[in-house]
Amino acid sequence: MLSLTGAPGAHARPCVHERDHGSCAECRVRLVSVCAALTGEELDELEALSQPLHLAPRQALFGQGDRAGAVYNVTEGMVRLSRLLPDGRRHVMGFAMVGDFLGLALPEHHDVTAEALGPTVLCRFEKRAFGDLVKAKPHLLQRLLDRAGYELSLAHDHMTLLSRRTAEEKVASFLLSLRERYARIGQTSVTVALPMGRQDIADHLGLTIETVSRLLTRLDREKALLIVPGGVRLVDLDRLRDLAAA
Amino acid sequence: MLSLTGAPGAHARPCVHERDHGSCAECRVRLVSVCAALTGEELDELEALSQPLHLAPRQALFGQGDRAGAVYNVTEGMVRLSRLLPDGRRHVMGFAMVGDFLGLALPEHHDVTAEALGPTVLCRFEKRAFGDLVKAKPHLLQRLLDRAGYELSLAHDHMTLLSRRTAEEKVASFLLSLRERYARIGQTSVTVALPMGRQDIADHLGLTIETVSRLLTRLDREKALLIVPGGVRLVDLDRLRDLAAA
DNA sequence: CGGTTGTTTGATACCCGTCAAGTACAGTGG
DNA sequence: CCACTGTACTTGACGGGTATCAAACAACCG
Repeated sequence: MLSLTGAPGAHARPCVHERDHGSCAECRVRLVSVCAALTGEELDELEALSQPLHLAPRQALFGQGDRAGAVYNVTEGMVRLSRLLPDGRRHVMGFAMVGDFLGLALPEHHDVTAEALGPTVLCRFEKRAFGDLVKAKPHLLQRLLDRAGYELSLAHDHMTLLSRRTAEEKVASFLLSLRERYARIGQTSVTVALPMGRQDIADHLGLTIETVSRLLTRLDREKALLIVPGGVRLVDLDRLRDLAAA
Repeated sequence: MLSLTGAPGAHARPCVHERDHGSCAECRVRLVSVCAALTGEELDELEALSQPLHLAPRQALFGQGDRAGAVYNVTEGMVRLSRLLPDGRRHVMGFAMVGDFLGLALPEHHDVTAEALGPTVLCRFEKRAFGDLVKAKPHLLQRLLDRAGYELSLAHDHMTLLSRRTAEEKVASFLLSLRERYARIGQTSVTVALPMGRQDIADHLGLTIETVSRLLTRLDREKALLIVPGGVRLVDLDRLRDLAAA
């Protein structure tokens, strides 16, 4: 769903290519992404496969059921991952942010729909070529497995969140985990951007939009947070942690 | 948390070893498990690493926070995977059944507690040795990644289930998915064994034990299923599928 | 038999989903 | 500058589903 296994392995090399999206070596998300597994030369190989991809707000990257022709690395913006249920309801599986990898397990068909929430930039890797590279580099494969394990643990965390009793716990927990994810990519501010809408949050937490709105308003009134344009400012972290009960 | 990627690749070879748990080659769960990635000779290598492990009902395999010293393959019985939340509540992440693999991502520490529900038998692989084998066999690594992808999709399914509105949908959906998993390991009967208790089911679905009990009783009264000792018989599958709304 | 554990059943309270209306804001065009 | 429109969000009233509290029942084992 998301990801940030960030295990350094630095390698500060100047960019030797002239590509509109800069080189992998100087990529700002490299160290928190799968690519951290690669050394200098290997990065060049990877870079040769990468294609920059810009998405406008609300633009779809791929849809549930589509053949998976590529894998992606988010370098800017945020992507919403959702599923449409047979009865018309929607479930938002998660939000992929900077550094997150899409198509981890190289599935035949995507089981979710991916859509940009705001202006978003991704690194696109043709599946075939990426698969070949993976085959040739077992440590990259190992890295993918690590990341899969990480995403699995995130999925478990979210399952736990969903099974929580009250809506307040869910909302507080969601905001805190989002903040934590921002922190891992360098955004340590207590102001958490919410590029997704209330409906998205509701569908993510298994609540209704009204409940989400009400709770945010309540938390604002109680001065646990402050609703600001485009996000929230987590004023009283301890209070929120209390409410999240985790 | 479970798994059944069952992709054949047969290799019917007679057992040449004298071990109390039989050889990997004739293992009944091999084809549905990670081991299906291996050929005859490689199976021998794997077999040399495996240790049979018998658990009594309610016996713990490992606990949340323990150092992960090994990985396991369930060959008989069922294992409950749960987490204890800070506030004392418990969340049952899932149930590992025959063919399922524990410790997939080779984590440093287990993030869940694993306990046998009934008499259970597992194949134990020392983590170090297993890790070495994996390093030497990229296609086994690939297989692990496939399986991780599968478990991720199961986790997503369960997230979807948890975010469903009514308790009835959850229970019906749970029973159907359990039946499906039994089917993949050869148990195609409409009678679904429930080695776990009502409380386990409740903690798995984010409900209370009373609600689970009440709903099972109701579904029984409505003749959608029949409660039998140790499980349920799914009498009216269509009805249940209707209720599960999926 | 009595003790323990697990399950079922009942009565009540309350959280949250539903339905409905109102507000805020951006964009568009006059 | 101001209506008009659409979208997103907020707020209110109400009812239903589920949690909670409580107790009875069943199964098992000493």
